[in-house]
Amino acid sequence: MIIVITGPTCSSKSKIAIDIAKRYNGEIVNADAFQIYKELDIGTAKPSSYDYRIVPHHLYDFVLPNAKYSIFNYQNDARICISSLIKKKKNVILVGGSGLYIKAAIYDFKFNKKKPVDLKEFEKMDNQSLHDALKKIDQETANKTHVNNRRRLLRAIAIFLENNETKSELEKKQKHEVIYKDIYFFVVKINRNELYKKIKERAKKMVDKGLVQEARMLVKKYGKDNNSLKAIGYREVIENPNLADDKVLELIQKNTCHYAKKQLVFIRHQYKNVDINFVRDAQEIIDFIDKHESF
RNA sequence: GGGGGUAUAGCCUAUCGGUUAGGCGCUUGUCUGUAAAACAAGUUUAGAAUGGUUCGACUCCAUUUGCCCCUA
Repeated sequence: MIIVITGPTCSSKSKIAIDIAKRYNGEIVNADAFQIYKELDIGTAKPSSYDYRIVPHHLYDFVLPNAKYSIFNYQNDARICISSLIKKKKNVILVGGSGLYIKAAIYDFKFNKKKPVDLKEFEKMDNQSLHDALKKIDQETANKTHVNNRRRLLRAIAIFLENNETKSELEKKQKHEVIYKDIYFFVVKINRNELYKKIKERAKKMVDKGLVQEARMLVKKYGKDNNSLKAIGYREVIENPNLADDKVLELIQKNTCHYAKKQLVFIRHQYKNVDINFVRDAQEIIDFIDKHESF
């Protein structure tokens, strides 16, 4: 079986996952967009080396900070990983807070092959012209995409140029359903104020442990134009090189709370055609699964 | 003690003798190759206090209070 555990950042997902893995002969697969990176140790709240020894963890700490890694790579890696665990008769515990990554892993998302295309002409356009250009290519996607969202407009145009198939056509070929049958989906529920408090405490601990130094070291080693360094905790340090540590901490705390809030929105609306079960701790997951597996 | 400046929403910053202030925050939402990303919608009827000038004052004047700067 596959057990998905998601929820906002700092809601003890990783800890719960370990308990569940131990209980059900499972192994843990990461669904977090930044815990995949090596060397981003303090700011991403990765499991500890002790955790790794208790239960096998997959797709953590394996991508170089200067590598390009996208949802496409993740989907491949996650699917391969899940299949091999199923073959080994292991239960899969998919844990993480990156909603899109979870969707790509368990839904029938399909990505076409990416080919080099020339977007220079489009990149020069203003937002309105870009939106008009997409309208000519893919009316449906244009209607769904806000004029100001250049990134999405450009990507939708690129999708068409790459394979001569529009984004809306590509999506119509999908059923938008979960591809695994034996799956449980849990969201860790936590009171919002309590969560914000925990986030602030954790951020403080991270800065005390040397997050600022780690961020500066990574910039020096790899340059600042890497996706990995857009992570909260690193971005704030890099964008404000002259800011005092306590001000940087405040920024990190604020942005992490924002992030948690956005995750909650994603959870509320984006997981279609699955039963979402809200739980507070590992025990509630165990109770739920035991009840359902006994039939 | 003397002189000067300042007071605008939870915070920061404008403007103006008569009209919707803006940003941050907060709330809600969109989401298929940067997703800890990108983008959108909503939100508090603010003018330190008192008095005056005026048809009309957040804006001009006076006093008081708080804060900041200079000075013996």
